Amino acid sequence: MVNRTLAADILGKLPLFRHTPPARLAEIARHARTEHVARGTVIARRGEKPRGLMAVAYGLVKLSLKGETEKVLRLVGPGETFAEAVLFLDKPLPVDAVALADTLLVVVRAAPLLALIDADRAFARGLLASMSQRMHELVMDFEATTQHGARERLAGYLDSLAPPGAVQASVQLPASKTVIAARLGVTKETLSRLLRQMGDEGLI
Amino acid sequence: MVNRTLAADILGKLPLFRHTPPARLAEIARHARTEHVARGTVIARRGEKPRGLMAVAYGLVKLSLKGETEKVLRLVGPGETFAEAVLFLDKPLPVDAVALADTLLVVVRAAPLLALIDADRAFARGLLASMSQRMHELVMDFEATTQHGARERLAGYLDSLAPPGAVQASVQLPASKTVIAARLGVTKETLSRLLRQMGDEGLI
DNA sequence: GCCCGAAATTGATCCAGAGCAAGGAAGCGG
DNA sequence: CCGCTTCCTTGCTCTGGATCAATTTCGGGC
Repeated sequence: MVNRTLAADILGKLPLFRHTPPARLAEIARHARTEHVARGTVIARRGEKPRGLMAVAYGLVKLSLKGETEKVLRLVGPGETFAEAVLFLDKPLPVDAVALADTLLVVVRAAPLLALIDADRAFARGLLASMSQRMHELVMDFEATTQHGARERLAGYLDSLAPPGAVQASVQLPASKTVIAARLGVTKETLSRLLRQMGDEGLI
Repeated sequence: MVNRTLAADILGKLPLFRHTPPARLAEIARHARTEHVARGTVIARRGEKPRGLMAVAYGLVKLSLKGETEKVLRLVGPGETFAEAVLFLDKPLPVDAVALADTLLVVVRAAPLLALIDADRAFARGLLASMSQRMHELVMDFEATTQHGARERLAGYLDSLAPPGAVQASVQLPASKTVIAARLGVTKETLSRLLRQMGDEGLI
């Protein structure tokens, strides 16, 4: 089962499973499935029931709320996971998930993870920590959206990308400007204008 | 130790500890403290380090982000808890907490809870579930804020208060209109206008 | 190198909701 | 019953960012 050992391999590299003994990891991997999705593919739609914990091996996944204007909640890159929260809830997914690049996913069913929580205290703590972290980020994002104007949000976002301590750096945006705009909760037009005007002011 | 048995009593009634055996509960209560706070008291300020898991026995606590305009993230009533997420993170509180009424709090230090996670799998699951739930609510709230206009948010909020299935009901707001307004992410003026205009249209 | 569709820029207009200001209740201690 | 404070209402103005509408630039296939 190449798939299975691959899955175990990938999962083993995630922070979440960093300290999980190989035997248990193999057990988890038995209930996991790798899934290759091309750029642009819809991975899951809001309202569907979750298929399991999703881990990104490589590629990039966009989690977003779609109304008349789209709001990107999170961009999930290699080594990160999503849909943890919904695993323990009997609720449909609250967001849409789309691959922004060719992506390899590992999908782990809920049941064995619940068992692992009971069996491995380090895992339980790790999961709790990771959800806490996610929650914290969400609150910070909420704050940015409700308290600061578009200019400040962009500024904050930009230096969250820059390496810490650097006075001046050149950063690579993780996605198209349209997506970044939705991430920041503005339209692409506004983002474009802001970037230009910050450029004109020599701040960038 | 009246305080201790009181704390154990209160904690025992929380969904989180519903299935925790009395012996463990007593142990937790040894590390807990009840705290009486008067209406208007600041319980914790953004940026402080958390003192522990907070449970509300009676009263009402407002969790909010303060900028030039305040955004209320959550109103915590009797039987509910807050600050769980921040327990497992080495980060300062992201929100302010203020008592909106005379309130009795139970404050539980982090250490014994971490121990309890290891010792009691039901507790670990319960905590995970409750954090997932919290997360879900936050995402829904985020959606309301970013996707819908003020009118729709108010409508949604109102019938989240009404008992399910009722076609017409009279509800009691859990706090002053000013606070509700901040909860909905609008100013009190806007809330006032909306209520009036919904009244004029005979929808309320 | 050339073409085509997708992404980005730029300009002009519009609007929901914030901010400001000036009254009205409504509760409450004396 | 009065005066004080706190909360709520209502009218007016102002503005950040959305929306609509053209262009312009870019990237990849042939």
